[in-house]
This record gives sequence, structure tokens and C-alpha cells, in this order.
Amino acid sequence: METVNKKILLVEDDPNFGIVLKDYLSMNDFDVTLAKNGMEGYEKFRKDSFDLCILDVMMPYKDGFTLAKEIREKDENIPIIFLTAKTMKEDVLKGYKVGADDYLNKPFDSEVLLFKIKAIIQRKSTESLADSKQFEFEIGNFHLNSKLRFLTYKDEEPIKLSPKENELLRLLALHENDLMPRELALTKIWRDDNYFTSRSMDVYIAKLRKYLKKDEDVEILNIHGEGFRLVVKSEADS
Amino acid sequence: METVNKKILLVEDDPNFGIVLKDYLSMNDFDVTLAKNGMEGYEKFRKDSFDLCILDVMMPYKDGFTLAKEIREKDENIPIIFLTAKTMKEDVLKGYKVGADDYLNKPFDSEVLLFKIKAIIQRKSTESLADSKQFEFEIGNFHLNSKLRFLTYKDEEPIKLSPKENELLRLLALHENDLMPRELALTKIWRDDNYFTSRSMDVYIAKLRKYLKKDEDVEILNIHGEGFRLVVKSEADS
DNA sequence: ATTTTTGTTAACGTTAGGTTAAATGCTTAA
DNA sequence: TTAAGCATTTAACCTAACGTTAACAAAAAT
Repeated sequence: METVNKKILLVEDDPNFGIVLKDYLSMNDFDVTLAKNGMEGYEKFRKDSFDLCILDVMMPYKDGFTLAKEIREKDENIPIIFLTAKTMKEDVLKGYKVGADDYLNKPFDSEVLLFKIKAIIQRKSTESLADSKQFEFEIGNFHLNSKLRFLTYKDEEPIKLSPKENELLRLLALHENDLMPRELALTKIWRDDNYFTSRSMDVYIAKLRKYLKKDEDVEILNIHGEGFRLVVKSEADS
Repeated sequence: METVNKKILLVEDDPNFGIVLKDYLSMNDFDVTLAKNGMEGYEKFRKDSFDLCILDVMMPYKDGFTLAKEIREKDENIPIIFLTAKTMKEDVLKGYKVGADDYLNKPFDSEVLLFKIKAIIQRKSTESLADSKQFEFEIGNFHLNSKLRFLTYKDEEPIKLSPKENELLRLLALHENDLMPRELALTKIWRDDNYFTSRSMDVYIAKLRKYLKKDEDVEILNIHGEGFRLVVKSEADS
């Protein structure tokens, strides 16, 4: 016996494209439910349980972002892939803090989609602790793109982050204004909790502080013996 | 609402058999146009668009093979199923290099036909998705024609690309401004992911960078350990 | 006061990537 | 069949990126 197929909710208003994509995914051992607009998509989402959603962004009545927000209200961890028009770029996506797991420009190569689906499902299944792999964050005046590993301050040139810098900052951002325990970062990022990894982490905290100095409302505080706290002052400010 | 019915052109000179077959297919959700000989078949083919053709081979005036050739001149991808007499065997068919998608001996089981039709339509639709391979891209001031494998900068002479150069650039373009994972290119283009193919890919990246140098707004960035990113600056610029 | 924890910088080793050139493989045309 | 002309791989060498560790300073806890 095989393992049970992963279930995908596909919301796409173009019927031809929808069918073709559905068939293609079905052929690749996914159980696909197709909805032709946001309303229907939400209904189907409520009535069933899925492993992943693929949402077209541009749809009449209810666009993909809005639908995603509703879906995330019900399940904040479900992976979502957006299909966007080629003309739509980062800037647009930035506006919507929905937390996409990935997005693809239409038209796209079907094998690329398959690759991404598998990568996401793989990632989710190995992520023991259910934290969403949200990869975009607003941190004061910074924007962190954790997938492309860069940190942008206002309109300046993005700062490239190393994998460790990136993961650490992301982890802090996920706990914004809250304690991010030392042990958590060491376990999740360094996969080992000892004197040296701990010192290594401190080095990375120093690096991040350097980057974040540009915005004086953002800082990383230490909670002695416990961990760190990424604080953003006056977020809902004057 | 379902997707629109598939349209079938059926060319069959035996009126009884033709009608029966047409009705049977109609009952199974196909839109069937019946022509009673090759001439009529060709006329109807020209005036409408179909998803599939079913051609009797043995017909007066214009046989099925000849008709198929004419049809293929107009549309080289349309699926064709031939209905042949039982006595006619492979040898005969071989002579005609028409590119049949399938052929069936008369008399045949109607369910078999149905099955084959569905299989063919299914196959074609996913093929078309797989090479919904967009093959033309605007990359800054470059134009990539990925089918003819050349890259044009403004009005200059097109640069010829080798197959690998072409596929790699195309893959990058499909992910414009986004991460194109190393692993993806290696899997898709090199069909193997090891140290040497990986180094080979790096060589190709270097080649592409050389071509792309002409436009300083276009560059291929590396994301250490992850892959590459084709960035185009100031696309929606002042 | 003294120990422990944290902050920070610098040095180091390792690995990934950048690039060029040579070697190999493939196709084609003489 | 061989040689020319490609495309592609492999090799070689170099630089950049990363992460760890060490060293020392500062802060916090005891």
C-alpha cells in the first residue's frame, strides 16, 4: 500500500488552465480539488482539509490574497502558493503581509510548480514544530525577505544575509517583541546546544545588531540567561 | 459548470455507422461534427476548430491518410485516430508517415474508442502544459527567443545560444527576480545533481553573465548555497 | 569580588562559486 | 573515415562567503 495522496486545493478562474493544471497534478499523484473563484475556494476549504493551496491572485469577486487571509484565519500553517501575473512583482506582494510560502509567475513551467510543491510539502513535513515558513516580515522600517535572504531598509540597497543571519533574524521576527529563547535558536538553527554554538550565536546577534542600527526603533535586547527579544518601538505610533 | 465539451471531427463514409458513432460520442459529452467523405471533412476542418479527428481510412475520392496530411499541414499537433479495416496491418500504416496518434480496427468496441479518445486528449493537454514552455522573454533590453535559441540585445545581431545556455537562461527567466534553485536546474537540465554537473552549471552561469553584461540593469546574482537569481533593475522605472 | 554570561572584533579553515583553459565528446561535411 | 567545428565537461586556480573559534571587554549575577 502506498501512502495517502496529498490533497491540494486549486483555485483558478480560467477553466481551461484550471482543468489542465488539475489533470497534470493528478497525474503526479496529488488529489486535487478545483474551485473556480474565491467564494467557491473558501467553501471547499471549509468543508475539507488540505495539505496545500494553490491560489490564482487575479480572480473576480474575491482575489487570491483576500482568500488567503481567510484561509489563514482557519489554518495559519497551511502552505500557500500564489500564481501571479508576470507584471506583478515584489512590491505588490510586499503590500500584502499574507505570508506566502511561494509564488510563481504565470505562465510557468509545470515542472517548476511540481518541484516547488514537493519542496514545500517536504519542508513542512520535516518541520517538527509547526511554525509557518513565512518568509517575509516587516521589522520597523526594514523588510526581511527570508527566502531570498535579504534585508532592505527603506529604499536602500538590500543587504545580503548569510543563511545563519537570515534564519536567526527570521526566528526573532517570528517572536517579535517577545522572548526568543536561546535554546530555541540553538536547537532549530545550530542543531546543537553547547558552549561553542552558543558563542557562535552571540556573534550572529552582534552582526544583526549592526544591520539593524539603521533604524533606532528596532533593537535586539538580551534577557540574561534566557534569550533575546527583538523589539520594535512605536509600531502603531503617532 | 463544467468545462466546455471537446470537439471531434468524425469523417466516415458509411452513413449508418457514422451516425451511430456520432450519437455514441455525443452521449459521452463530445461535440461531434460528421463528414461523409474526405473533401467534406477537409472543408469542415477548415471552417471550425477541433480537439481531435477520427478518420476512416477507406473512403472514396480522398482517403483518410491523404486527408490527414492536409489536416496536419494546417495544424501539426491535432490528435488523429484512424479507423482501419481489419485486414490492413502495420506494414501499410508504416508507409504513411502521417503521425497517427492511434488507430483502431473496424469493427471495434465503442468503449475502447472512448478510452483512447480520453487518453489522447488527456495526454495532449498535459503535454501542452509541460511545454506551456513560454519561449520568449524580455529580459531588460534583451529579448530571448528560447525556441530559436538566440538572444538579442536591442537592435544588434542576435547571439546564438547553445542548448544548455538557452535552457539555463530560460529557467532563470521563468523565475525572474526570484530564486532559481541550483537543484532545479540540475534536475531539469542536467538530469543529475552531483559535483561535476554543478560545476558545469557554474561554467554556464559565467557564459550567460558575459552575454548579459551589455545591459547593466540585468544581472545574475548568486544566493550562496541556494541557487541563482536573475534580477532586472528598474523595470517599471521613471 | 568573583564568576558567569554576553558583546564584539578578528583570525582562521572550509566550502561554494567565478572564471579561464584544456580535454572530451558529438555532429557534420568533406 | 577523418577532420573541423561545435557543445559540454573537467581541471585548475583563485576569490568570496560562511561559520567557528579565540581573545578580550563589558555587564550581570552571585
